[in-house]
Amino acid sequence: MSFRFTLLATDGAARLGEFQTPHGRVHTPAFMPVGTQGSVKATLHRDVEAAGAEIILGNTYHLFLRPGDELIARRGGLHAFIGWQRPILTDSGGFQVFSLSERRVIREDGAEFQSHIDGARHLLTPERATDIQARLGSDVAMVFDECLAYPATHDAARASMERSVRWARRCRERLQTLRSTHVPEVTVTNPGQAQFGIVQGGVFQDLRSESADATVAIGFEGYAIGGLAVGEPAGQMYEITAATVQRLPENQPRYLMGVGTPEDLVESVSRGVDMFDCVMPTRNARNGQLFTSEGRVNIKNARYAEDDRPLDPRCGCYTCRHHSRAYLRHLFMAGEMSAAALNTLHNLTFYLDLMRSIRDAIAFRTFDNFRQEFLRSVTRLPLDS
RNA sequence: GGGGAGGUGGCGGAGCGGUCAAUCGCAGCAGACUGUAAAUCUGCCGCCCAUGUGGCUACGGAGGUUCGAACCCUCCCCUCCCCA
Repeated sequence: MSFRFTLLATDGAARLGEFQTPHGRVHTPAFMPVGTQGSVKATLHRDVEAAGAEIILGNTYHLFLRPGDELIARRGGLHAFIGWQRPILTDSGGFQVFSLSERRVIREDGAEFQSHIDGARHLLTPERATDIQARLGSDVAMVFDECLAYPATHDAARASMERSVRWARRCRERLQTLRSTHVPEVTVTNPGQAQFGIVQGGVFQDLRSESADATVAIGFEGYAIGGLAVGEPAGQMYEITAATVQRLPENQPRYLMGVGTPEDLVESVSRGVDMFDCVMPTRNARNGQLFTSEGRVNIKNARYAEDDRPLDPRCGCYTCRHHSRAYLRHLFMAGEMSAAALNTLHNLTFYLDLMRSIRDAIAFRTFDNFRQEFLRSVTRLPLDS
């Protein structure tokens, strides 16, 4: 098995580590830029890599619909197809159970989606999601789960969580089958692919605990915490994360799915999380919101119209080295594509620099100091309230 | 000189007797965005009080008809098109 996680150091609950995949190593705590359709939007792989990304995300649902996982398998898998040779993690489509809730019906065997592209109906099951990811050949595949909407009753959260556990078991069994026997219709393009389980349970600690125990009992190469950051208060998210992490194996990576804001990352690392992904740096960049060492900047604001300063004087990214706030605002207001490109490059750099600083702080065992200082700098300006 | 069309909020452009401070688009101002249906979405957008079933001034200008006019009539001013 090619996937291996190594815990290198700890500082409080924060962990410094790394994991090995068939496509290379990833240092943790890690932030994984989201490249849903095989591309981190508004960027080139070259720049994503240069910004410090060691792993990116792809999405089972989107790539299955277009261009199709079999087409990608015929190209040699997702890495070869998109020309990214570093690690890739694929989400299973579980999040689309949540985000496409109006276009989908959940049944015990899986979820039937109505394609957002052409309206055609497709059934995604644990087995199919596993097969698709096997064809894509990502380095880490996620189990197909149900990301429950918030708020939900305890009963609904339990039913959903228990189904996610049953689905996780089916995903694992399918992967074991693909690993041990030749399945003619499934071209496995990355034999060293790892698979992560996902803890669910809404905002209920008892359900989270049950889910964690059941998922760990199935046995995966890593464990994710899913179904958070869907509308619950941040404090509640941190509590659930902290409690859930304690039930996960120490020698395996923990991945908090879909999180989050810069503060979320720092707070979650301090509670023992190793991996993150979030559309926030990329999506918000395209929408004009930029993360800086002095808080968030909405580059659309009129007050930047004649601001000749760099976006973030403490940032070394291409955008900050070459352009003024005034120019970035102009590009955005004019609808130039370069605005999305420059903004995305900056936000990704900010996030990846933050992760590097976090790792350094853990290595030097000064993480709590770093955290306090970071949160203070962040609350100085209207960042997130 | 003759004939025709028209002048509405920053721009374009609806409205053609009351329910119009005036549809809509753009521009502008602000906000949101957390495993991407997102280069998206939401709010505001005459002036003032700035909370509302508030107050004020408004649809080229000046008069007039009417209980009531952006919408009808008269005159004036100004654009654009066609023919000379």
